[in-house]
Amino acid sequence: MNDWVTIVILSTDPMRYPRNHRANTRDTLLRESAALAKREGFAASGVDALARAAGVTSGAFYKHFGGKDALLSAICEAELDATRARFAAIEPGATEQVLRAVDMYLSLAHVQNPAMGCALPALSAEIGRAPEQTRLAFERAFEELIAVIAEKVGAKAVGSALVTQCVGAVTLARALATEGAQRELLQAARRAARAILGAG
Amino acid sequence: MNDWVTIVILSTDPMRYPRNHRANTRDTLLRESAALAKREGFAASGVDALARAAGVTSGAFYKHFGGKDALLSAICEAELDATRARFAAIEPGATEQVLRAVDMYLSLAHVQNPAMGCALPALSAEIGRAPEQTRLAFERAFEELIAVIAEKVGAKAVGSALVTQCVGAVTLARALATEGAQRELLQAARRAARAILGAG
DNA sequence: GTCTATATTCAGATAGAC
DNA sequence: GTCTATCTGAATATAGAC
Repeated sequence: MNDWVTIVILSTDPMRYPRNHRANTRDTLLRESAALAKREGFAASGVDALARAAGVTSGAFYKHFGGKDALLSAICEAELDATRARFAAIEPGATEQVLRAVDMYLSLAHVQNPAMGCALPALSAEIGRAPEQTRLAFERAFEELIAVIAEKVGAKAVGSALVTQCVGAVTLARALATEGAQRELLQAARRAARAILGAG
Repeated sequence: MNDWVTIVILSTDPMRYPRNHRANTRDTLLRESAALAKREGFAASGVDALARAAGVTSGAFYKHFGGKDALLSAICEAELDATRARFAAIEPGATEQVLRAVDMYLSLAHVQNPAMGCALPALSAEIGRAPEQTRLAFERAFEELIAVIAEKVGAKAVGSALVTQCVGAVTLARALATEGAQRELLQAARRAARAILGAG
């Protein structure tokens, strides 16, 4: 029995799962574990729970990711790519379109639905404590996001400041207990976003 | 044996620890567990580790706090009171003093030393997932902090926006891998802080 | 007032059946 | 490719000695 025979046996093994099953499972795992991590926290979510959110077990999880750290790196890339895609359609210099996107970001709906929201307010603090490899993956994806936003607002520093303002406001609003206090904080952030754009 | 007798026995029991030992232990527990939580994350820090940071065991910890949740509430109040105290000395309307404080906050030193830094970038995301009682404690202390800052900058909305900008910038800078990217983000936030103050 | 020891649950990760 | 079962260590919390 040599390697060639082994390869033939593997490639002629009856297909027990549909084509692309592996890729689909990985995508679902990425999407659903990200949603759970954003809602409950990444450290607070066990591998069993992250896998079950995608309808599989931890045994399957470890066939797709090396471990929790590797998952967090993958989540960084996938989530920030998704956030970036939302800004990609805006025309450069279209300030009102940028402000509409900012107002959506700084909404009570976003504050109250972390699972469907941006990864930055939900996961940045944990990413700051993650291994360097994860932070490198984050930095790459973050810089791409900032580059796209910079195109729209004209300057990288303005794009960065807009993002830090938005992320800080959503993060702090979620820590507040009452809707009234949340609304007030978001309102102040919306005004600040306009000041930042105006000073660009 | 009645209650009165019990009270006498307790109050005449030989003192095995110095006066104020209990209060001192509680203060140390609060201070050192907060530092550990800011550095490693609150959820990621076990009760044993939080207690050991203060030089005691988890057995002693539970004589001072009902549990982890109660500790987080206490940390919110103590830490935000400390942050508030740093702004209390600034004179109302002294914009340069405010900007000096903001520049310290938005420094690489602060980004690289979470244990000695502000609790907001380190713990807000986890507070957002904590029980309502903890978020109520947070909201009370946060509103007091904003009130003091509002005095200095003239308007509550300006104070709020300044805080969200600073917290977002430090949180995101910590998630970045390289010092260069961190410096650039902080620099953009410093400029934005001036725009926010100018627009007040 | 604090410690040691422990009960119980749950974490991340792996082996082998199918 | 996924599941079941399991190993090992660590989590929160409590009981009782001193």
